[in-house]
Amino acid sequence: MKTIARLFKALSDETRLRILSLLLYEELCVCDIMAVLQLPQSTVSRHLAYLKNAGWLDDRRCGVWMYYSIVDSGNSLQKSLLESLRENLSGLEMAVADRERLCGFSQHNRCA
Amino acid sequence: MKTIARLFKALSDETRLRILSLLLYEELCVCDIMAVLQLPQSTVSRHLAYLKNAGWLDDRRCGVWMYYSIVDSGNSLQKSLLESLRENLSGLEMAVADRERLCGFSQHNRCA
DNA sequence: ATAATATATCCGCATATCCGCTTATAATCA
DNA sequence: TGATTATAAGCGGATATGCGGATATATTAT
Repeated sequence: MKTIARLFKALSDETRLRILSLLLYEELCVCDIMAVLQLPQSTVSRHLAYLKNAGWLDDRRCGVWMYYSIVDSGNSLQKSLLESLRENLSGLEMAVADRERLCGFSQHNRCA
Repeated sequence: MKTIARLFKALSDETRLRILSLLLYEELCVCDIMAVLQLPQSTVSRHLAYLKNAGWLDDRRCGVWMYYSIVDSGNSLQKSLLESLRENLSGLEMAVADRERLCGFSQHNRCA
């Protein structure tokens, strides 16, 4: 029960929901997320660490860049919740705005 | 986004998950929940209020008794999450133990 | 009205959580 | 090696959250 509560706790913050909402579609690095969300590096980094420690994200380093993605190997509750998030977050105003901002960046100056 | 975070926050506590797990099956009153979870009245009452304020529960008074149940009229995320909880909580050791304790009470001394 | 029962709310306490700035660490290049 | 870039982690501050005991409120019976 406590581990389930922990999974939900990771989702109970707006910034973290925004991050997860972006990562539903593709792997991203910290600087992309920073740019899109327009948040300080330390804030983004802390939230990414929280999501990773809670079991939602994997990370990999590529040179100076750290890429984060949603775990492949989640349990059935996680899979179920991700499906719920996909269906319910994608239409939200803020999520749409974030994704549009990401598209803008992908055409111009992304880190990789 | 904030309201979604709030829905998840309501689920990010073990006691509240246990309460919700019981209410997945039937409406219960505060004293039933207290007895099953073996928690003080103020603790149970506070958590029920939190779940209600977050949009997960309805309440109705019947004499001195307050009955709580899961909302019928939740949004699609809520419906989706409840489905996930149904599938994933019911087999958990603690949830099973709680339900068994509830069955024991239902055959002997329940408030109603 | 008083007493009893059920429950909501208050209270103080301890801990957790979020924030952004600062510092430490990792990787790369000259 | 030192400098630069990217990112993790530390720090202090403000706020939120969980706890259980005490008190307030609601309902019912006498």
